[in-house]
Amino acid sequence: MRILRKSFYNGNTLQVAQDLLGCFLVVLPGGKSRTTNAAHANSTKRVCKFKIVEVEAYNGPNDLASHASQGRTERNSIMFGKPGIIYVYFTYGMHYMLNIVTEAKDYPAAVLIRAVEPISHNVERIAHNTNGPAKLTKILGIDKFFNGLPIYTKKYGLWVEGGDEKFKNSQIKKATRIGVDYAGKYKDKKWRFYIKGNIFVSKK
DNA sequence: CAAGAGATCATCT
DNA sequence: GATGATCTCTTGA
Repeated sequence: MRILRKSFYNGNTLQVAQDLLGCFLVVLPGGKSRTTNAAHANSTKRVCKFKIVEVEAYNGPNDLASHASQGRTERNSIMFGKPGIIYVYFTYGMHYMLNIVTEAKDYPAAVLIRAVEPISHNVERIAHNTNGPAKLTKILGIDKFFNGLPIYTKKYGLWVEGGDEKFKNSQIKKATRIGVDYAGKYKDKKWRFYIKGNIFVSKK
């Protein structure tokens, strides 16, 4: 299976978000963070694969739902940087969120990974709580260690591989994003994408 | 079932 | 000082 290169993320955020559906998020046992993750807990020393089944796009400086709409700050500066870089932020006092930066440098955008489906047999029995953005980071052991690191290399123990299938438009459900009621007209943008019928999707 | 509250703290004003 | 790209538990119909 091929690892997705940096160029994959250097494109229209809404398109990249949909192209990520069906791709595989792969994590090495233990990763490089200090948090115990699913692969580490399993102790088989094999990689763990998760199919990406739900994402949200945060697109550009005007998107009122995006951190970037407030201008560049220390936290969101990753979003203004190069594509293919991991953006992890901490929220609600307890949750980490996993994003992948898209588009060229200086255009602030990212894709939030909202739900994944466990694929590797060695994680199916423990990774049954991956249907939500904060739940999956906990299972995968993703924390701020990964913030600012590239996801187009195996070097840091977290990467994305191409999917087995390319989803047709009719297989992708487009819906409004979750938890962004404050975002004015941007709250109605259907920038959440998920695989129709997949039971790991966080909200139907 | 649906709705509401509490947890808990980094980040921004 | 206020709030959140969430989750889990409790309450009540």
